[in-house]
Amino acid sequence: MIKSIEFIDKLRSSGLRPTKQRLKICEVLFNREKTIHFTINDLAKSISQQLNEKISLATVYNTVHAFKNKGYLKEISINSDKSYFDTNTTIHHHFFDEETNELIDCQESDIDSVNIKKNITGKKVKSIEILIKVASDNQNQN
Amino acid sequence: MIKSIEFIDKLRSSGLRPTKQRLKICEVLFNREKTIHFTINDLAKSISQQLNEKISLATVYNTVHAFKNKGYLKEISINSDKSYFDTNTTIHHHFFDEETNELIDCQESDIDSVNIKKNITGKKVKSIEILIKVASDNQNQN
DNA sequence: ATCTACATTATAATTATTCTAAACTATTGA
DNA sequence: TCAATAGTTTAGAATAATTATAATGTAGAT
Repeated sequence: MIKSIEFIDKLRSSGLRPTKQRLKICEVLFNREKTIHFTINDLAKSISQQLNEKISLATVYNTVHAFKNKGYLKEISINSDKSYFDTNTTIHHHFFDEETNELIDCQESDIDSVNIKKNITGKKVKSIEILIKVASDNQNQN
Repeated sequence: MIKSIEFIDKLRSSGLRPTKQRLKICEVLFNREKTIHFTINDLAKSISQQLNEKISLATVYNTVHAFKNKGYLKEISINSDKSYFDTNTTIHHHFFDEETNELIDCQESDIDSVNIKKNITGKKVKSIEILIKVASDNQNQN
């Protein structure tokens, strides 16, 4: 159980004002045992259910993007009609179950190594994201 | 220069009727030296410019999805407001330049190997996609 | 306590994509 | 050859995700 005061400090230290809405979103996202994957819509639903209170959708978008920019959230690259976010900001990868649309963490240690021999001139690698799509044997290749 | 007859055969052999629209889209997509990355919008624009003719946007969507299902196109996983497709259907990966939004191929041979030690019970790996985000040194991490 | 810059909000606007139902056309086989 | 039919195309409506707007509210500084 993380105390609200800790979230206040966290926000303040990164230059974000600890507003009521941002603190509520912190509680929903970070006050839990395990990290989660979510969409904006999932989050908005959680807020109204768990906290029995409504935060404007625009605020949810703003806050999620602010948290992402501060490094408190990672956006996951899967092509979809909507964006997925992850409260696990460590380096890791994902399995994507094509049948259930479920995202499952794949720790870096579960992968042997990724060594990129080639690079783009004048550019620096900012992140390496691996998406492993899985399905039952009988499923068609994507 | 691939002849139209070849596209007709290709489509027919995969159970797609070689309609006027599909053949035009084949020309734009496959009648070129190098493979390309594109969005539906890019493609629609190319059609109206290169062929000076308009194909209904719904048809462009239908056709791209049909081609993807038949394995003539790959969809690329980058989270974005829109979907990206690739006429290069070999196993390969991508650099994504965060500054220019440009996608650049990264051949499998440019990467040392990806060996996944863990897997999801009852599921089979359908594809492994690696996205390497790059930017100038001074750019913020995503 | 007051000011000001930053936040929140409801709502409108925008954009990507899918749906619909009518018109059209490639293929089949009589 | 030609009609039947099953698959296609189409414009436009519908849906869904996201962003913009502009008015109101509020945290933090003076």
